[in-house]
Amino acid sequence: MSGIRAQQKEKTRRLLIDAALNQLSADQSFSNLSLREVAKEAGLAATSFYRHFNDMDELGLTLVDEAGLTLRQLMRQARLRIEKGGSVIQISVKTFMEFIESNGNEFRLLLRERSGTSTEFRAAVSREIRYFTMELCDYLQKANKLDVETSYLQANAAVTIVFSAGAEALDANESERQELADRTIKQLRFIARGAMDLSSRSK
Amino acid sequence: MSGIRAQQKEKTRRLLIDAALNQLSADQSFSNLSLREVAKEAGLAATSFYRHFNDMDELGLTLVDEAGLTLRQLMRQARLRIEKGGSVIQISVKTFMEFIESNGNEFRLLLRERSGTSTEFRAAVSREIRYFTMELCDYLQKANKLDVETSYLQANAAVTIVFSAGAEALDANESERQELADRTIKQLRFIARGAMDLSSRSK
DNA sequence: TAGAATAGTGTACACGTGTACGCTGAAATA
DNA sequence: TATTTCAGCGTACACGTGTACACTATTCTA
Repeated sequence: MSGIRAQQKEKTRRLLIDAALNQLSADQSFSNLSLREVAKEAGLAATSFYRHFNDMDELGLTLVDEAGLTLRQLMRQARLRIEKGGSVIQISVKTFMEFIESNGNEFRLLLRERSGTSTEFRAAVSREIRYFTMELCDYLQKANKLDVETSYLQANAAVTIVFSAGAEALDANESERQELADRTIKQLRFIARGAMDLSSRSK
Repeated sequence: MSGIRAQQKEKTRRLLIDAALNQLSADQSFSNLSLREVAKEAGLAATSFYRHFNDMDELGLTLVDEAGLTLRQLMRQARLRIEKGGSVIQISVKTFMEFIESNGNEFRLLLRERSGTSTEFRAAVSREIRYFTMELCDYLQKANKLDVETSYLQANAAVTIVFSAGAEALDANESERQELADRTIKQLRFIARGAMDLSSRSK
């Protein structure tokens, strides 16, 4: 039951997904993409699009899912690097910045649709960010032996800071990015220190 | 030289600006607005739009400027409240949340265009945020006697956290907003504490 | 092997868009 | 007062959009 047909279908589905991803850029957001253009870039007739997605939104939500997945895989990578020794914060920020550099369009998608026009998109993005935050929260809880609330607050703040830095990085050149990374690292240290202090204080 | 004509022109210009602002919502971003619809809402023929703006972008940039202005006026208000006594952080967050509640559409505009499709818009928004950050930076520097770098890092991080909380507040109900405000206050305390600590440490 | 299912095609349509153009009436100017 | 200026109007156009529909060719199924 391999299914020559199903196989081919999956293949052109990917073509559509990749076409959409390729058309995203600093100057073009997902909502500006037209079904026709995406189909064209994928080498399909416009109407063939419907054999794979009900509408552009369905494609878009798929993209959001994939971007979130990429993000989580990335952080697993970062954890591996950390185990080999090195500053947790430094390595995390560096890894994230590398993600921005090589997956700019995926990140742009998350960034834009987070405050976009569709409730469904906003929900999807904030779900992905929540996953991301939760994983960090678990890590902090174990590594620093903090209570749940404090480590959640820290994780949430850290993710916010890092995402914001990522957004700035998109428009920045090499040296600006370096400076940005340094700033971000310091700010994450503020948060970590504050969390430690104010948590032990409440005991 | 009052100019009946100039006066009338200014009046319908305002009509256009307000019409655009009114059409912004959770479901409609500025880039989705059409010149025709805005003119219609203002009670004008579509082509009359051009008597006031060269294109929709020009109107949009005007809106961004006004939103930034509102934001800064807001913080002056907050400072007055603070002088009457009370926690700096608490009052600032509360004031900001009130802004979100009564100027949701202006805030949405800033939020969306910050990562939007137009370089000019992105620049305009980040300029407004920079002003906002700088004012906070000055304040922190004087109030806490910190060095420039540390107070800038703190201001920058604080603004990021508060904006992010504001974005979440847009989709939240009353009780969620309260919880959100509490979280934000704690996170700002983390940052403040961390900044104090790590600044004195380096002396 | 005959018939059903279906991925992909091309045509056609109604719709909303920005904007060029010429016109009108009232305000400004000389 | 005679002339110029100009905010606002309506028409008209070309363009890109989503998608309904009928058709073809190939794979799947019984």
